[in-house]
Amino acid sequence: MNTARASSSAATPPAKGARGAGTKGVPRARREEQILAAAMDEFGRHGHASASMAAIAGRVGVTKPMLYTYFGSKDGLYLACLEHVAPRLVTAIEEAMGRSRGRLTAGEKPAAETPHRVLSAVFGVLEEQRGAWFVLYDRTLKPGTDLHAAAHRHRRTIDDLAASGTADLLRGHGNEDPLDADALKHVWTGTVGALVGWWTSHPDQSAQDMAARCARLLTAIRG
Amino acid sequence: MNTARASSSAATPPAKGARGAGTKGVPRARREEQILAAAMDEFGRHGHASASMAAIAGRVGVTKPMLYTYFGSKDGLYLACLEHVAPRLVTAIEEAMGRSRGRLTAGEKPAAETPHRVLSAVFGVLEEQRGAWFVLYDRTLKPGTDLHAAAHRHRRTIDDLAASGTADLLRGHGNEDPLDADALKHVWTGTVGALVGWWTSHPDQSAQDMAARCARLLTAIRG
DNA sequence: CAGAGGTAAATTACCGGAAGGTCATACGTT
DNA sequence: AACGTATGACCTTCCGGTAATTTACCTCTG
Repeated sequence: MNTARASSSAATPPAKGARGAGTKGVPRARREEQILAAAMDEFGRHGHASASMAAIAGRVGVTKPMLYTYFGSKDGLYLACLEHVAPRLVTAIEEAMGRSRGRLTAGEKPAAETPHRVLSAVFGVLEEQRGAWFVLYDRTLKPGTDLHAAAHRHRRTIDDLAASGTADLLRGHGNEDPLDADALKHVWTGTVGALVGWWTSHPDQSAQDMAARCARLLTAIRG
Repeated sequence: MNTARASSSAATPPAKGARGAGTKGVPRARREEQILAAAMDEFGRHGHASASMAAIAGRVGVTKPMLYTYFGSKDGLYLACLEHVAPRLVTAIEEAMGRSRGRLTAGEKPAAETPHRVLSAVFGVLEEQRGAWFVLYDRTLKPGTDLHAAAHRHRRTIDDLAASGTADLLRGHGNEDPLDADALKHVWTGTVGALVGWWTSHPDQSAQDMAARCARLLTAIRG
């Protein structure tokens, strides 16, 4: 460890007694992680527009220009958040759904435990970043902006997985209406969001707790 | 119609060629309705913080000071929105759930069609104000603010109704866990929000269309 | 091994624009 | 004349974004 001196303990916001300028450095890679984590939470809590760069910087214990030298702009930081969380969710969900198989063929019925497996996977990914879900699914992004398009692009793979699931479910009941499938997809992603939102306001709950809870809820709903 | 001259057709944003000052008056009550409608939509779409007073005013075809003379402040306008939509939703939902009966007694099982009836009621109320739901359920309100408290207060009756429904459902399956009931309540309100959100992006769908769709989806889920 | 210079990490101080909010004033009707 | 409807212009604050500068470490020379 060459940069030994940990003068700024990296999480203390003002580091008040600390040095004026240029206390010298936390290496870039580590700072970027810290900033991403803080940004994820702020963006997730308040939405893109309401989140403030200064607040994100302050939470890391750093000043605004740092964010700009590392991420270029507010949108750049938001985009970095998207690129960080989306692939992890995609991977986890694909694995939970058994990505080898494509859409179900005629007689095949969708596995009843798939929703629960997907939820467990999502909780696992979001355990330390519960706000991240709402970065991907930020209802307040203005349509027509680059960010809106980017968020949709990153959502897309996840939405497609959800769509295949809901389409299979509906087909199993003889319902081929594409609008129904789209609406149910929306309901599903909304449900995941609702669960993550509830989780956010119950910080003591672990991912396993949530998974177990969802198992109980699913049986009650289907019962 | 005494105010005949429709120089500002109420929906044209700038009314560019229009008159200088005092083009004459739409009576206060009617203006307040227009403003409330516009505010509901803007707040619902963008969230409280991101919505702009100027945009709301522009949509009505009026300038900012009008909003302030009629509603005092941005928060005042938001509050007026809450007070406008919350009671209507409460009334409709109470009726749909059969407000006469309290919680279910031991042997009684919750009516299977209740969710569908509630959804139909909600769609009916929101038909012309689809964004209104997200005024009540704005995730981006900062905790600790007056608005956050007010929104929760207005939500409360609705949430309590939802809670009684979910608690009954879970009790019917031998589940008495209060956290489970709370989480399921959250999931239910989240689901309603997801459906309203989908509806918002499919303006051609009527409330009846939505109700019918939900009936199909419910059978598929429970099947 | 000292110092010169390069470079990465970080800050202070500032700019321009957008948005909440206010004031004095202008119309039209009664 | 008086009142209700409405506006243009302005103030202040907050926030995204930038420029100039400072501090600390590393390395390359003599």
